[in-house]
Amino acid sequence: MFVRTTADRLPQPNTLSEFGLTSAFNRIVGLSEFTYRKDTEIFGEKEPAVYVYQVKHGAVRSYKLLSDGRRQIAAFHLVGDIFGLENGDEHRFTAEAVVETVARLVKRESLELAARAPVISRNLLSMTTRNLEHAENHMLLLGRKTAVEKVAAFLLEMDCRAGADKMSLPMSRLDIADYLGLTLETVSRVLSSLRKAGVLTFLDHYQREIVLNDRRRLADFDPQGSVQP
Amino acid sequence: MFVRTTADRLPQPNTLSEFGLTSAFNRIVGLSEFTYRKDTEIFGEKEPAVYVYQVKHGAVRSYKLLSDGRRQIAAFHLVGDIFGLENGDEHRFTAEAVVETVARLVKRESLELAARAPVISRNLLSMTTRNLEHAENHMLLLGRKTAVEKVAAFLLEMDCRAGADKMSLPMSRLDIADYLGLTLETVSRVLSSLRKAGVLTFLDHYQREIVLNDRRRLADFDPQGSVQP
DNA sequence: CGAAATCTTGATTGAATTCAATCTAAGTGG
DNA sequence: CCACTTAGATTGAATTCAATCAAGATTTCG
Repeated sequence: MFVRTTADRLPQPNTLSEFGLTSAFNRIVGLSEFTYRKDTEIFGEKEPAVYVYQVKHGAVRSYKLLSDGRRQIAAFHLVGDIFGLENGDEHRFTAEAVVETVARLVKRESLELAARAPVISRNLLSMTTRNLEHAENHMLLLGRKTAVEKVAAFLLEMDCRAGADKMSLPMSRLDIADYLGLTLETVSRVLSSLRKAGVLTFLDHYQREIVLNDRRRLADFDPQGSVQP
Repeated sequence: MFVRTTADRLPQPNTLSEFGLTSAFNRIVGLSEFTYRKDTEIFGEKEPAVYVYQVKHGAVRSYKLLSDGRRQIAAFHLVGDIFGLENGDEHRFTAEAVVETVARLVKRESLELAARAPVISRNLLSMTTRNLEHAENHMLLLGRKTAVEKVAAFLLEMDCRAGADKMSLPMSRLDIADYLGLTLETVSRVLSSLRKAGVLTFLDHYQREIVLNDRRRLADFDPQGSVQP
């Protein structure tokens, strides 16, 4: 198997000044910062995991492929999110920039050294646990929710993470579809029907700027979990 | 919200002799052993996580429910498997005995004390990572595989874990369906077609004893992941 | 400008669900 | 022991939700 190394496609550091600001710290933990153009790979599945990443600007998708090209996006990483953190030696996903993206890089080995400190070690565990929780909820969505419920859940998730009134979806309909286990046509139809129902409003043509007019009604489309067995 | 405590439905300890064997160790880590009858709850979603469990005999299902009763089984726990391990205070799944099941119980707090040791701490992380990996692969299955591919993947997973030539599926068709995001009828149809195709043979009426005649051909039904993006 | 990219919308198809009937094995109780 | 019920599974027919196929619209880009 041919495995590209991450170094092969590391872009240029952003600015010297940015390095200058924190150069002392950088030398210790191996911190640096890089820009990835839209749709470029940050790391590939099965590649050795050399760095851990944090999104500074932009958005990233992590996905797995089947041999015939079917794709399942496991997560979108937005500003502030950490991704590419592995316990083993290999990345278990491919990560790509959804739009032009700036990421902080930290050498994995420096993190592993730091993990001797119980505080760091506990943080590593709780980060992994958060990823696990997300995956668990996503299994429920993928296995048991309808198209409308999936899209509603997606919008609420994004809205929740955006914080602001207006929410921008940096990813394409195809990305959304591959995240929700649908086709892009179905995603488009559901979004259209939600717009017609007055639940949301598109602000631009490619309709990646969205205003939720009625979170309450949207939430009605997404059946919450139940505690009673 | 009404939350039952685990203590409410703790069954009797199995035998005094079993306790006698390891009583010194038991007192330290709070180890004990219990039997759960078929289809009884071991712990419920959102309940405080007091114990961590290991299957000694039998099988367990972990699942989430939607408010209208749709169920997604996230994992089956077979002999040797550890389940109910939480980082936070609450269980994120309901766990039930698939068949009569004996489980070892360890107090969570004793585990947390032990986690001060780096070895234990690292084990905790790698256990969580294994769960995460399983969930990630299952997302791909749920979101992007067809019915035949799902059932094939399930059989291969069970076969791999069983080790032996003959494999016994302790869970019902409904359990399998809720694990794969299908209906029980679809699972039944696919299994029938695989039997007719000669890939497997049922040994009993309820067809939970299965022999895989042709792992190779079964694997052809399950498209493996691809590394190339 | 023409070409490519992205999205929407319509028509049709199809895979899996739903509904329904049947089968076998395993209780259950008189 | 045997009729009767129940549980689990299979199978067939009908239905449906989402996928597929196809066309067209708007924007972006070379």
